[in-house]
Amino acid sequence: MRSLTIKDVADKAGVSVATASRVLSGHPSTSAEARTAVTEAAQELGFRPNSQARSLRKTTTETIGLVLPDVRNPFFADLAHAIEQRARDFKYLTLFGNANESAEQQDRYFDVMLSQRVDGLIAAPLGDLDSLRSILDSGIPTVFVDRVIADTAVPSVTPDNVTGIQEAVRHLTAQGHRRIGYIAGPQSTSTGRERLAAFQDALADTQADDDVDLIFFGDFQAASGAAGARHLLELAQPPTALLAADSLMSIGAIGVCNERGIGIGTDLAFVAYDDIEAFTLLNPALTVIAHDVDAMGRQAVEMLTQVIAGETPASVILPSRLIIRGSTPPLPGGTAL
Amino acid sequence: MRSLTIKDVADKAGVSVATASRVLSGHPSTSAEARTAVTEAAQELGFRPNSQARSLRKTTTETIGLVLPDVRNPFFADLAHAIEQRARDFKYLTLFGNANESAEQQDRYFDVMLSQRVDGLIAAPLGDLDSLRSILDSGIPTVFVDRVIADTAVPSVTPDNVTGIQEAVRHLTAQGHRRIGYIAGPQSTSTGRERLAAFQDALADTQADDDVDLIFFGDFQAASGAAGARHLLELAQPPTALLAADSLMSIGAIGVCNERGIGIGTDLAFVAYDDIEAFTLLNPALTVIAHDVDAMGRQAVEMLTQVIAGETPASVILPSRLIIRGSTPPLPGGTAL
DNA sequence: CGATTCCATGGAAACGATTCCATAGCGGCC
DNA sequence: GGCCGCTATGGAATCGTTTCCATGGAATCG
Repeated sequence: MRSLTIKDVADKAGVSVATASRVLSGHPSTSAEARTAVTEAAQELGFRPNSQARSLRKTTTETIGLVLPDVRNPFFADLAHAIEQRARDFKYLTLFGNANESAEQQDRYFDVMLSQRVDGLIAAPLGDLDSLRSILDSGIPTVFVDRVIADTAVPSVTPDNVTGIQEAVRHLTAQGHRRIGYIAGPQSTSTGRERLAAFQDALADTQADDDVDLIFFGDFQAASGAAGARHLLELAQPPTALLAADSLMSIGAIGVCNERGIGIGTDLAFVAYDDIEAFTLLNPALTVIAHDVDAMGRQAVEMLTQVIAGETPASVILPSRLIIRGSTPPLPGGTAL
Repeated sequence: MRSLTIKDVADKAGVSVATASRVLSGHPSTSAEARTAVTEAAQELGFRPNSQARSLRKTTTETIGLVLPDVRNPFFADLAHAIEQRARDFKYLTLFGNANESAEQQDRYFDVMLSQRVDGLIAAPLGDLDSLRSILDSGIPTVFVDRVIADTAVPSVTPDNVTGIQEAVRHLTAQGHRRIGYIAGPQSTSTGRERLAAFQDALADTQADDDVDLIFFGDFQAASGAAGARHLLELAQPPTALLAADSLMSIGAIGVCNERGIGIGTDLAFVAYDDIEAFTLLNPALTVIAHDVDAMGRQAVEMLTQVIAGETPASVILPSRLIIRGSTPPLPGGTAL
């Protein structure tokens, strides 16, 4: 079964290949007759241009690559959705690769996407500068989203990892908490590092305990949140409030509390990072640090189009803020500061 | 900046383009010297073959397309992940398109993927036979997953939409429930239709009320689950148990219960379809109809490789079963059948 | 030792589109 | 009426790779 080419269309329409191509790609220099003949022939044959051939000749593919660490993390699912929708506005198709929080899989996706000659790349990178060297050297237009890599000139759009945490710590101490447990993200990511630093800085301004035991290092996945909750709740002096650096770890941690009959908002105050839809399952509702995922996705796409156009947009930091709900009531018996 | 081609590599290595190509694509007829010279040159220049040109010449792209209705639905996120991982084993890169529950966007993705000449396609289709005509006519190897379209010969892997629902209805009536509300999926999808039919059939075997008012039609998204819960709870004779046809609608419905102070498992029994990680947020834990998403994804990829190889694998239905947890205790004051 | 096979190699065709270039036709203008 | 410019068109080059085919040399065999 030889595949259908533009030559078949041209033959059927009784014009040359060049004319057929012009009609199909909307070139102005075409007669009305040629237009109708070619369009009809293409329609009738069910012709679909081979985009390999097309983008070999033009040097653009009208696709952008998107490499994120984990589809199953609702934050990234929302982000992927936002990016995809905005990219559509610019006629880009988004090829989505899921790195599965593995530097190796990430690099393989980068490699394949460079081979596919995507017009640009949006990534929430993991790993260090060295492993990303080949991307940066390739000169492909790139924007980082959510996470960044130190010492690169790549424009990025990231959440404010400080304000929300600061507000959360202030809020918790104002509610009377002195022992606040923190389930941190992996320190190999900028978000993991910045949020932890913000937590520690914020703590230093309060009278709350600054105890290394209260910090548990997770990996942004649910299982590590569960492990963190177990560890923290079994301390000799367990925390009265918990703060987790992303939504999946929060889910894991809260799952453990449910198993143990520890009531969120009654026996233990809880603040989660990211305001995802699933949190509406909770009663009382969860106090969260929220940021605008849609805006982040849109911004990233817009910046990428600028990079593709040869400009060098400035990096953007999007605000995050604390939304106080029922999971952080005043600590019974605690004293406000 | 002219891009780096295999000719540059060949020149640097002092061999012909043909030899360079053979070395790089692992053709056996190459001398040891040629191999080292070419490999070194390629390495040194940072050469990345243009896969447009490659797949123009070969007729294979080593990519498969995946079109799913909604990334933000955890079930599909898990499914996408499973498919992607299994596809990797077969050296396929998965290009993922999110149709956003819109037939128009779905068709656009199909179109682009056919243009990109993906080697095969996995889809959870929406719409009817007509809108999919062009895919089926194109002859591209295709497998349907989760959902099917009536009257097509496309092999599919779907969940058993009957057993789990049957068990759920029996369980609920055994717990004393007579009024069971059902939040159905869209009737434009096979899963929506089959699950509703299963629910109605199961109900007919019991003494429970078979009241059309107890059925609400949603669209598999959270907002419609919320609308369904509102509608059902405001009936003159509200249900004492609720069954929702997917996880997102369950999240929406439970959110409404939380707002209204209706306790899941205490004031209202609840059964959800799909056992997703976020449900661990709930206390008491949710009774769910579970099926093996990983198996579904793996199976779909394996079937697709068979279709690509020219075989015609039989469609597969994967089992689903009820997992009874705390959200469906015996109805206080109700009488078991 | 000559004939045959085998292997590594290079030149060139091929994949299917776009686009450069040359040309023909036609209307307008001096 | 001749020239200019504009538009629509077709032929051919082009994009970067793989692969067919021909070739020459080495190895094998009778």
